[in-house]
Amino acid sequence: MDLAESFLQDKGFNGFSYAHIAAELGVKNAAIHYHFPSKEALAGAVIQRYRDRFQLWINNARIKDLAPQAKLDWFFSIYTNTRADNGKVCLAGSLETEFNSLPASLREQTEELTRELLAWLQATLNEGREVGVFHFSGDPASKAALILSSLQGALQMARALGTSKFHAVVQQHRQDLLAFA
Amino acid sequence: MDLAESFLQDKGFNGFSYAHIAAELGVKNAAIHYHFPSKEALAGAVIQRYRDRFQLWINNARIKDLAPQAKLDWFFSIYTNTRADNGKVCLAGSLETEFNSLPASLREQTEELTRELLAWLQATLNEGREVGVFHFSGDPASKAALILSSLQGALQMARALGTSKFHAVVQQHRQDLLAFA
DNA sequence: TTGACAACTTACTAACTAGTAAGTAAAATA
DNA sequence: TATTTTACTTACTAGTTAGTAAGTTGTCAA
Repeated sequence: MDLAESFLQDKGFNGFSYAHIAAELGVKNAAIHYHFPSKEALAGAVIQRYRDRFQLWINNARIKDLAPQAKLDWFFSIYTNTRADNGKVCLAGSLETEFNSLPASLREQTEELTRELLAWLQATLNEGREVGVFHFSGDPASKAALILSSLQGALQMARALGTSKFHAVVQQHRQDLLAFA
Repeated sequence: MDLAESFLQDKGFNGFSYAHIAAELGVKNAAIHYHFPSKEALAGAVIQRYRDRFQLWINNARIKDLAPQAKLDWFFSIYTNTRADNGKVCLAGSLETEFNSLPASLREQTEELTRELLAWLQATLNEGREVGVFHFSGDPASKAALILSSLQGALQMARALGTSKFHAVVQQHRQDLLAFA
């Protein structure tokens, strides 16, 4: 599952095969089919684990009790540390690009994952604005969609243009949110 | 090439084959190999045409002489009309997601395309700020990367969550840029 | 009228794809 | 100790992939 997650973020659903995983593990193709009957089931389990992990994090007191600004920094750091610096891409973003060639169950999982990320970000932005640390106009839902879409896009852009572009985007988001009106 | 471009934006480089194009055209696989010796050459030609088209547009007086705000609206409209409403994705974004499994020549083309889009957006943002219609802090290059990455990401997000999300993001960008400081 | 050329088709290959069926060896369980 | 279960391997299938070689047909120019 670790390898499958890595491949998903690296090459996309259509970009890796059972053979790739088997080779890396030093086992045969069929060994993977024993644990996951289909590629759809394998990817489904990976997405589910990813979603569970995120829910676990945001419900943990270490993150739940953080100030809005620190929460946002934590969120950015997920993308910076575990994605951009390894040339990987957000799992949601990777799946969305191939959405039209994905099995139905994976589309649903992708949709739910994206909704969960958006919901948390929206709540955090709203909380920060009410407390007076974040400054932005309009609907928190739209601002959340803007930021998440930008993080997804920036990870992809970083592949072609280098990680400095990604860090510039994150810095710009911080500046936009914290600038006094 | 039209079909290849459409497939690239729809399924990605790894998501379509010569057979898909041949079937749609009512010809055989080999007929495509006659015009484009390899899949790499086909995709390369599509990207080159895409880049040429963009350069033609931005150098045309009808867009060149527009006010910064109208220029930006034109840029947004490319994404809204020809992408989001058809479930398609920005060509640059599609290629970046699969960047790690792309032939070297396509990686270069992808990088150059992204640089060209960014350069124009950066210049337009800078022009608008100097004239006093756009309001943002920091480097125009960072703001341009933020907006372009967000448009790419939002097109992908729209697949999972519907086009309304994409329109909300565009509206939020407009609001962010035009809000008086 | 002949010959060249463009745009194909037919027929193929080697490699890879997800997935299956049957057999095996070791470990856990009764 | 005997039996079941777990985690595989070996050996395979049917379908798809990009790509090739050789032959065919219609068009156009000399």
